[in-house]
Amino acid sequence: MDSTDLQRTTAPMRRRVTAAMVAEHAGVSTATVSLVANGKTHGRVSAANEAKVLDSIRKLGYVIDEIGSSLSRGVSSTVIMVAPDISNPFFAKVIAGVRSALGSNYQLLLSVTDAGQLPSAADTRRLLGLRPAGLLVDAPDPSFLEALSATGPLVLLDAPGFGEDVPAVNLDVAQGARDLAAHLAAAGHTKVAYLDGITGTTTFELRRTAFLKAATALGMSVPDGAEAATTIDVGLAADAFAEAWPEWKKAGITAVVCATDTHAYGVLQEARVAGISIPGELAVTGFDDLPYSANSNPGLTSVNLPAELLGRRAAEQLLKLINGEDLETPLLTLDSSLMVRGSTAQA
Amino acid sequence: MDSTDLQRTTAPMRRRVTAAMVAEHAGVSTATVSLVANGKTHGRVSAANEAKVLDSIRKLGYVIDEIGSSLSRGVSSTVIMVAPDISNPFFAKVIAGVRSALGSNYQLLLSVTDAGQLPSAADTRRLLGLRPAGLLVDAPDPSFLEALSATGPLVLLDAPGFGEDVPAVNLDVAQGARDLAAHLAAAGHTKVAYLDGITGTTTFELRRTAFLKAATALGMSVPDGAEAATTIDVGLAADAFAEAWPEWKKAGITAVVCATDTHAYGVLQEARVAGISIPGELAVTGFDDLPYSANSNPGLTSVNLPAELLGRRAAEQLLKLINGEDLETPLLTLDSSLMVRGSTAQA
DNA sequence: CTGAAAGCGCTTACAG
DNA sequence: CTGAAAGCGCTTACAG
Repeated sequence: MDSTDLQRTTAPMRRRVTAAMVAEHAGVSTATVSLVANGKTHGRVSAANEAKVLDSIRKLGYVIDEIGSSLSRGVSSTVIMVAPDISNPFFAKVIAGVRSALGSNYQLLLSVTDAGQLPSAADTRRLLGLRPAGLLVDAPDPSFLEALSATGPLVLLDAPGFGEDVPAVNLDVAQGARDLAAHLAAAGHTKVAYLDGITGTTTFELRRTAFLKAATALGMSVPDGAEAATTIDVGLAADAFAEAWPEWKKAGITAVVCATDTHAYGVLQEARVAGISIPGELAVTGFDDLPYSANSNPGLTSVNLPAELLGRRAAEQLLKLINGEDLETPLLTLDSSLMVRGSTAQA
Repeated sequence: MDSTDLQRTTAPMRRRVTAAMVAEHAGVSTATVSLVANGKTHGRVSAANEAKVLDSIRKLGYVIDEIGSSLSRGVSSTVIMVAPDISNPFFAKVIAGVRSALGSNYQLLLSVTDAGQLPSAADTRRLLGLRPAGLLVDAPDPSFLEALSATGPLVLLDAPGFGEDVPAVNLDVAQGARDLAAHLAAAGHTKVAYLDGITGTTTFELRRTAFLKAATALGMSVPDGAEAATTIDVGLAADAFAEAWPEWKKAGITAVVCATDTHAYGVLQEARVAGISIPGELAVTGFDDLPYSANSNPGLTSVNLPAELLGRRAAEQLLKLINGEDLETPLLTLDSSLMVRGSTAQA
């Protein structure tokens, strides 16, 4: 409703409104302006002065300068999130969760590396030069973490195996992997292939390990040579599958478990091209349960991971740390579940 | 290779290394440290002093403090990108392009609103409080733009109809829309429905207008009541289509043109549920050509928009503005093209 | 309750 | 080529 006001107050060539200008306008000191602007008036600013300052702030269109404020306070109000691959829709959901929990008091700065890459030491230093209020690191690399040690509030996401040292929100990928193995075993599969991701993040290792363990326990096996790995890319996954399939077929493979839905899309695509019947000749599964998995043909059986919740919980934990609170539960684990669809329907 | 070094220099409890500390270590003034750290030594710092400072910087692990630097320079090295919906894979690609052009000299701060929402005036002010080096605004709203007026380097993305006032990189959506209309006309369609997006961004208006115009010219029509609109969401699009289809069918509709691929996924999904044969009974098309459109079943005919390039070009233009250069071509337009797939195959 | 003043870390005329 | 000093805009003890 005040959009026309705003347009006027931010007319071209207008100089930035500073606390000093507000102070002069209100007839008080900049200290008082700061107190009022930050809502720290209780017992420190008279009601009369508060009203005057509030009025001046509105009239002049004053906004606290983040830079000056940050320098003075020693930290910025920026939360930096380090994520390995923003093009993965899974991360988009994680980020949405982070944003919703962070609200408008903190700015979210996304530090994204290229697919499959880890942030360099130089990148890290530069990030810390921004004096973030807190750090969120998704699917971290251990060496990267050491470089960040003791720099302030830090919460990891999807970082299994980092012990109790650092607060983290993890996904119980293992449960979903076990359900997946049980589902495939029940459908009569005995030889399965595994198409892995290769960002080198622990989550892929965990998915693979948990599945292989459960599969073995259920009498299934991944024969020698029935493993492949690509970055998270439909096309590359399709290529890898195309190359491997003749041999896999010979080895009696009847199911391909993919580390991500994106990999699985590649397999589905190539299978269609190659005339491989899904799920009749080959069952295909993924992890992540991306939105499109319900819409592929056939629908993709996938381990659902609660991406949005992951982001939300991590940001909530971080907010507590920033506020100096202790975390009752520094290590959170969120459930995963298996979504069964047409790509593994019983024959 | 220096990761172990880094770990040591960032050991717990270590105080931040300041330019003053470097100056003392090197036996020079902070002015000299600043010059060296910023690579502005030519003709201003002796080779001997430069070497000494460089050595001290390395030994102490000094990094310029962004906050102090920004306050002093009056601007930060942050580029803020305002985008309406990060969960749309299209934007993920745009962002990737921006990042690749920006390099490591500028931090990319994503300001994302919730799906279908525009940034509020308060959001805008807060953004400007960060003193960005430049602003990238994707699919802007005119009123939002006015609030930003004259605040520094600014480049719009996908902002048709803003005239010559502001530098922008646009997509020639109209060309793709015309190709699409021609394709449908050639396949014999005469009555088509239009499923629109409702973020209120001009790009959707343009897609719709361009298509309708070309369709009309080719003898096709969109009957009364054969238009619907939802936010960019598979489920909502599916619902809207489910509700509208009985009537559309009665009206003789044989094709649904969707404003985004995401909308089209919803139509495909609902069509499968409802047993509508695609493309036999109904042809379906989208805009964006998302990665999954090649993999849906049937494959989705879609107008390809060069998302990554859009981001890259916009960031390149912004960089020029930041460096005080003039833009030879303040208005860039990138080509679109039609990708024909199974969802519109000839009957 | 209030304001003068110091200080956050840097950059940049300015004088030498 | 070099350094002392002012200044960016804010916050926070501190003295009153």
